[in-house]
Amino acid sequence: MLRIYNTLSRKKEEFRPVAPPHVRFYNCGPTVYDYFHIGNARNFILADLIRRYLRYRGYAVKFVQNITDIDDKIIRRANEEGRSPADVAAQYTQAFFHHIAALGIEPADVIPRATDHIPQMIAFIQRLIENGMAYEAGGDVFFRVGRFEGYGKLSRKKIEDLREGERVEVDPRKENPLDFVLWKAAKPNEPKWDSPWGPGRPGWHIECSVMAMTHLGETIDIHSGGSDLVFPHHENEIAQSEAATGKPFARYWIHNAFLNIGGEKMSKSLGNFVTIDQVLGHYPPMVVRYFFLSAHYRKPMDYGPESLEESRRALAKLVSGIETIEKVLALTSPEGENNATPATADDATALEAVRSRFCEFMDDDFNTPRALSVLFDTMSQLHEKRKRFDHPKDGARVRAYARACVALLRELGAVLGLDLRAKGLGGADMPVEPLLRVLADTLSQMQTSGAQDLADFLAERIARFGFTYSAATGWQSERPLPANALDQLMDILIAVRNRARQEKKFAAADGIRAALGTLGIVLEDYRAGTLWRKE
RNA sequence: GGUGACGUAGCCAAGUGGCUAAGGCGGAGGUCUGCAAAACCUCUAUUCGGCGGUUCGAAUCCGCCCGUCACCUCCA
Repeated sequence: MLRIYNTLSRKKEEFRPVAPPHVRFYNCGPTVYDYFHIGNARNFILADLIRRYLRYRGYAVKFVQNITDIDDKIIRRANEEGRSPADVAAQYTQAFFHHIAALGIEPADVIPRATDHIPQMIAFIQRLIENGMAYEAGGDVFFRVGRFEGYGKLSRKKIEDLREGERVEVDPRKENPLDFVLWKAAKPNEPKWDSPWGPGRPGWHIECSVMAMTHLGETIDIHSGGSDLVFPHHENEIAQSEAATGKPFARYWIHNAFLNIGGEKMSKSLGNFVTIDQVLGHYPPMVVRYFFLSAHYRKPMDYGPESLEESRRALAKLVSGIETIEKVLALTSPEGENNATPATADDATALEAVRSRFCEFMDDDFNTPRALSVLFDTMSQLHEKRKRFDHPKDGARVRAYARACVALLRELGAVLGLDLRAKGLGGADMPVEPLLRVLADTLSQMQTSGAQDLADFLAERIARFGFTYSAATGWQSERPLPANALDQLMDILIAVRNRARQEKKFAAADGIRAALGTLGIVLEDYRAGTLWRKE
């Protein structure tokens, strides 16, 4: 049973959607006036995670994430840059899609834009005016907070406390300082839409209520966002929505904690932010994702290069661990064997235990740190079993179990949005030329050091590859380098090195490894064969 | 001023009343190896910011104190 911490009750509650298996899920999306920063990414990644996990648990999720494409900041930016607000919004909307795709975040099922919902918003505001919950004043329309009984129930604020803390200048047209704007009269040179109260544009809070209801109905199951939205944004959404419909607006409110930097909240207004663009310039997207998964979403975390670096190493353990297991599996399996079904009841039980532990932790308010610990434990078990892949009696069983385990690890990784298949850790493609040089050096080395049989062996392999080499003429060939030249050249080097090892010519063997080492290539010798990887 | 969150090993981070305080990074030693690498094994918090209290029993509940942060204003 999935339990979710609900900001409304400040408790973990059993998750019961209105109409299972359907889940209606709304997330406050970006205001598109700039690139989002790494702190904002926490919200988007959390929403993506919730969606993936609900889906994994068999729910049919309809996920809506809005784009706020009209607002003060967009207008300000447009004015500063001498272009239209629509132009600014279009640019950063596109950037948003680009960046979430880079982070492996799936686009929402519905991505409504505020400017496409103006008529619905006007109708909604009218409804509030009609039932006395809102009033017009000089072209603006305000929500009458005093008339809504539950005001403050989400943020646990008392109206009296709020008045004391008032720090903004109060608009004299407001009946109550807490009243918030639903419709803003247009100032000169601002984008505007016609309305019963004159030309203007919607207030921020009304957008989300209307878009959520338009696409998900009057009561939605989950509404999520950053914890700074609890007040006033989500409080106001609840007020206006429930005042209009008389029904609960959202059943579960999920809020993520912030990403701090230097101990302080990362924010646009403080100017201490790092854009997603900058981060992705330094770290692979999966590392960024792992970084967020490594802490619980309701706990503040601190951004820093050291943390990202640590995430990179931890994730590499999973990714390269799986890679190693698979390669050793390939080395030790008879031709054509690819059975990935546990062969014994015990194996099947062990495998299911992994999945159920993972789910148990995710069920507990999306406890990703514990979910990750399951992956690491499983990885360790696999490495242990690796030693028995070539066991004469038991090998086939162990290999089948290992294949099933690898598949499961990938499956669970995908639930977290981690792609454990891709190298994805920044290991850039390598040019072939340096490798050719190593090959050439190795050949001359062997010739001059009198290891003629090794030199002949190497030359023969090079010839079979379709090339010849001599110090005088360099590389010669009838044909261009094939696409998999890198792998083929590595095979040749590994073959000659292993021959050297067999003949106990360790100096030659170690020379090859050292030369490859300068290219960042590491060799690993297993009983069944030699693997290489690029660091 | 009001409200809320957090403080667990060298670092990151789970755990919120009861088996030996997850997992990761880093570090030390060992096994395997011709040497390596990878991996595995062992060790790295007798104790959870401090002080009291409740309880048979507390990192976990309560009180006070110290420290850090956030919300009350646009903000993920």
